[in-house]
Amino acid sequence: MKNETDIRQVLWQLAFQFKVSTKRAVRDYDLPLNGMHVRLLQMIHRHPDCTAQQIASVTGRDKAQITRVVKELEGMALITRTPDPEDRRAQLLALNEKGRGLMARIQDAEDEVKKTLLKGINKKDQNTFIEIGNRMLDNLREH
Amino acid sequence: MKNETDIRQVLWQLAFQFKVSTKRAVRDYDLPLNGMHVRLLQMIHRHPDCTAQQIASVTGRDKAQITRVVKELEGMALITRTPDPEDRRAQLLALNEKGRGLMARIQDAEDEVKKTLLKGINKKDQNTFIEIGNRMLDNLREH
DNA sequence: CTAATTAGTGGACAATATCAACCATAATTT
DNA sequence: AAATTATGGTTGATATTGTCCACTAATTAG
Repeated sequence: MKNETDIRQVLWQLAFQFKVSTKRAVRDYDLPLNGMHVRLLQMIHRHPDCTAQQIASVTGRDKAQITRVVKELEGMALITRTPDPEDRRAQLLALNEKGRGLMARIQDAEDEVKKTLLKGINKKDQNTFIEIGNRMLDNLREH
Repeated sequence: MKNETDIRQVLWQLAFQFKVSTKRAVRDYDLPLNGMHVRLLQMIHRHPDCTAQQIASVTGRDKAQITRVVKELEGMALITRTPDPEDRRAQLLALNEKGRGLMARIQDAEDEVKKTLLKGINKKDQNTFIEIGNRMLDNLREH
């Protein structure tokens, strides 16, 4: 029962398997987080003082969903929300001490997955893959 | 707010955007199907007389989930389930006439998405992408 | 100033995923 | 052959993720 010849299958499977592996890795580290928690923590870590709206637009997710996850993260005391002095509607998101500590452990967990994922694939091929993937993303987003 | 340098982001985004595009295309064709319906119809189309268990194992999904979607598809009169003569626990899945008709329209919808996705990406790069993607999948699955 | 946008919230709900218990059949062991 | 174990499928319960809509408050545009 082979399945790998179609790009749809590859994308679908890859995303799913990657998600499963990451989830398992995170759980093995006893981190009480679900997938979205992890994603948003990464986002906020990468883009300190970003807003919920920016995250929503970059990821393509519904802003309501972002709001909820952000609130959960705040409830877990992992991030802080400070009003944007330039726009009192917006709130700047940032990891706090505890959030940064957790983030470090998430990195460890995800780095393991990444190491597994990329085993035997040389740097050049990795870059090619990412480059082509980004072109595909641009295509979909333009549309 | 750039984001595209990490392979995790690429995979996550690509799968999500692709899913969104496909969903929209399917809806534009007025097909009363959700994502899983579409996937399973494709699976069954590709592998006539497969069993629920095979689908579960190939896709990595929980078999309970497969059971439910299969039942919905049967409820919509798109597929047939016939007992496997060789193993009376198992049931062979196949598209019926109506299912095949719908499948043709799904193909049209997805082909449009695929065309968008792959615009400006030559055949060689496409194959490279798929080939590298499959190696990554193998890596994850071995694990 | 008024009108249109934008950031974020909340409710309701659909879709997808996970886990465990269970039944019937099949395969294996002894 | 009987007992045990494994497998295909089903069901219930629940968690997670995604979507749509209406709404408030603040900002920006005309």
